[in-house]
Amino acid sequence: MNHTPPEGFSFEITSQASGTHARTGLLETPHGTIETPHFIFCATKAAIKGLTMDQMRECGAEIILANTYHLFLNPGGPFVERQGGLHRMTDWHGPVLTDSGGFQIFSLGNGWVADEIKGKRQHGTERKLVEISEDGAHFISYIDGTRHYLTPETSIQTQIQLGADLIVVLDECSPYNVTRDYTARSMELSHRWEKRSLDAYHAMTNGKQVLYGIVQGGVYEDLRKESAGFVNEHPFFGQAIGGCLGGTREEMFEVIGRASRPLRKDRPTHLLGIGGVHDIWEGIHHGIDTFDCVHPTRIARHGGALIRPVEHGGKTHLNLRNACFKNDDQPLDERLPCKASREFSRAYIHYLLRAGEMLGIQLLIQHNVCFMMELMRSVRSSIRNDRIREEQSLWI
RNA sequence: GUGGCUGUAGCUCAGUUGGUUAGAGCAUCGGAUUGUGGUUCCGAGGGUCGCCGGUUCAAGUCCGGUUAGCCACC
Repeated sequence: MNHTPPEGFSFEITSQASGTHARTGLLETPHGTIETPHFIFCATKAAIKGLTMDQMRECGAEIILANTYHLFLNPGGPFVERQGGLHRMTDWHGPVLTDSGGFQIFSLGNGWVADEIKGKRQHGTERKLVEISEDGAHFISYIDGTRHYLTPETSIQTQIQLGADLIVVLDECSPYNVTRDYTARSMELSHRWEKRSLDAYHAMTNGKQVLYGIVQGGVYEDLRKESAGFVNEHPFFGQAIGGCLGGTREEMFEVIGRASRPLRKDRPTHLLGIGGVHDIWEGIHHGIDTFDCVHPTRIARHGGALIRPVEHGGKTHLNLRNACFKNDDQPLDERLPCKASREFSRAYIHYLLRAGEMLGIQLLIQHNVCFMMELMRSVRSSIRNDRIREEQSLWI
């Protein structure tokens, strides 16, 4: 089924590399057009941790992501709506994607985050924070213990209240250590939820956003094919690869292949939650147009500066807290355009981190944002010039 | 001079009526982090228990001496 997007939205493929599915494109939204492949930075709670949106723009960021689950709990969709929507509230006037909250159903329901709570609050509080039924997911708020209910309809409603340009269906993400049967049932539930998400979208949208479907099916080739078929046949603007991607990087690449191969090629394809340098060079071959990941900003908060692995024996980042940087007067990377990368010594950043000064983390976040944008520029030009291998060898 | 208190990891301290290989936090060194719960999680190194002697099968722990610091009194 084809989908005529509202005014201001389009996706156009502008070049195609040979012998691979890698392509460049233009993803148009009413808040701006981004060149793809592109990386989306995570402003989960409607803020990039540590930076203003002006600083994000200075570092070259063009699109950000916010999370429905977190904003649903606090401060709530109606609050953001009263603030004039995410764009006005955050002073980010470029494109915004919101994730649906599906991953939180997975992570909160499987003790991934619950373990952290356990660690923080001693023991005895290991109750499940999420219970899933056909209709939706019951949550116990991690913030204050109050009960909440998220359904495909309330997720879409919330995303429309938030005012994102690109919104995503609510899905259920199955864990790794489950049977094929479990994964199949979970996928079928996701498909029913996706249909309800589409209905809710058509009933509620004000024409200011477009909807992405999600491919589920875990690591199983036949389920991925079935799920891709489902997404292909429904009138989504874009499509995202979600669900369990396996246990190792090698398996993840295989699963991305299984999920992307049967997908139609005329829609923008997003890979949810993945964003390492190796992953991006691999992902583009499968026709991935957009990536999002907390890694660049999270690793910065722990003292990590992204680097080109090929120049550092395969390491993907430097831990600036390490003692070897105490007297290292080099900048992080002189080739990058931002001041954080070229005007401050590693020794100074090392000192700031050790001294507990938040500027150290802020500089690292800026550097990592610049680094990712430089990487994506390199990726795009390599596809356009049809010399991916050569360009890739400068990175990994 | 007399009396009291204290002395255990780089720092601040736990250590039961004597009982395995003396612990913690911080600090140090390193690792992790992929649809974000914001100084997180994991691991490692590091001690002649001030010093000497005694009692005991066994002493960080009990006894004597000694030394250093602090406090009080003469």
